[in-house]
Amino acid sequence: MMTHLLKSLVSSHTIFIRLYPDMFALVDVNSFYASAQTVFRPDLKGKPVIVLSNNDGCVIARSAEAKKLGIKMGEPFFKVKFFCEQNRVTVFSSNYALYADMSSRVMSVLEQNAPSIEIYSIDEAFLDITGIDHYQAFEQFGHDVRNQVKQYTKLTVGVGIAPTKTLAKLANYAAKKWVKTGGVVVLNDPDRLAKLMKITPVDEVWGVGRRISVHLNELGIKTVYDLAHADISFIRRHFSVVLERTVRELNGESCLSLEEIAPAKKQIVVSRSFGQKINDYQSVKEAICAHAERAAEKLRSEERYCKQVSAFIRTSAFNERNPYYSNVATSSITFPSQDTRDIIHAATEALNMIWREGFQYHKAGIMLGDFYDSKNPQYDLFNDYHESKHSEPLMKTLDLINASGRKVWFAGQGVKKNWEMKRGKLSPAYTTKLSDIPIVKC
DNA sequence: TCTGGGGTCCTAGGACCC
DNA sequence: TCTGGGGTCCTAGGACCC
Repeated sequence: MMTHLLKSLVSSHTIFIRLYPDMFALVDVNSFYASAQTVFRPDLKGKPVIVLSNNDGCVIARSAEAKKLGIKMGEPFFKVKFFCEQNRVTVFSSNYALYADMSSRVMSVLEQNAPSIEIYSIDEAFLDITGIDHYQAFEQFGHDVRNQVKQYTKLTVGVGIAPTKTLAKLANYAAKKWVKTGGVVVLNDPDRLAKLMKITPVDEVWGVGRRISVHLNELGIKTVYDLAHADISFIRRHFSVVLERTVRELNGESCLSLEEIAPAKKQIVVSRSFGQKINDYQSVKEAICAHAERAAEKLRSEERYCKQVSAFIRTSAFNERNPYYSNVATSSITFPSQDTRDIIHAATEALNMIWREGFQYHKAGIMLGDFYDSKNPQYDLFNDYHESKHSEPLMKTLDLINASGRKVWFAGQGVKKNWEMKRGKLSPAYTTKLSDIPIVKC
């Protein structure tokens, strides 16, 4: 009773003296993948660096210097390869073991600085910092976090602070865009906010992508300011509730709350482009098996069981000389399972439904869906349930062995693996593989 | 020669039911 | 001369995010 009373007193008091009830900080790492590489290669500091997607396909991260050279995000690497050689750009294949580890180091620093955080992606997190200004100014808080992350990881972050998530994103954009902000922008002053909105194009807003921004531009809504002041029912009618929410958020009405606990996944996807075009069934089947294994592993780590397994295969959409084919099929498992053998079996069945000879395949993948909680799978009333007694311990052992660094795999994925992706410029796993740990010579 | 991978949410439309 | 309406569920497709 007492605490309840106290809370209501505090909150009514807070609302009375404050313009906004909530405060969010969005912290993200500048050029994350490229920066993670240069941390371990100090010789590359101040030089252009890019990181490529799987298969060395596209450019997915660029250091500030590489951006200055005009290399675009998402550009196919073969188009800029020559340019990179000419301009001494250092190129890395993506190294997810390294990024995941660096990410967890950054996140643990953030966790120590805020009462609750939502890890939004590998390189960014929302922090709930409501009321933190009782102790220190928001601006100062931002700089402290920035310095700490720098000290512990050598990575530079940008900090955007505002009363809604969408505005925090906008603040973060401003912190990145203008160097003189020192990497921290707080948007709790209406005049400053309006000024920023007027000079920022509408497509920089979180939730406004390519299509919607074209549509908005046609309607004369060009800046963030225009969108924030658009008629809300008009937006709802012509777009959707999603954009309506965005407009409300831009006006300081918090519609998106902090999701501290990641919601359970509804789908697990594992897919890869092949290192080269594939036209034989055996190789595609091997790839499907390997993806199924990986998906089953992910499923177990989520502690879930699934009943639906889909497989898809497709040829390249860019190649106009060869005929295009893309298809997907779903196969069901009778009882919810997390056993790799069941999932490989269903995946192969699905593949057989869509397999066509004579195409130059470019990519294959598998999707798991229809999840059940491992504790209470839905048994079928009219069938006997025969779970292999050995399934769980077997899978547990499998995962343990594979986590130890030694690898055990199912024969289905083959040995030759001519479908495997290209990673020609892979850096060492500096922080996660014993043999790759940097040695400092004194 | 060479163009990533993994997710979510919303909406419209069809099937079906009463 | 007349041909309902309301609801749910599912799926495909489109949009967005990093």
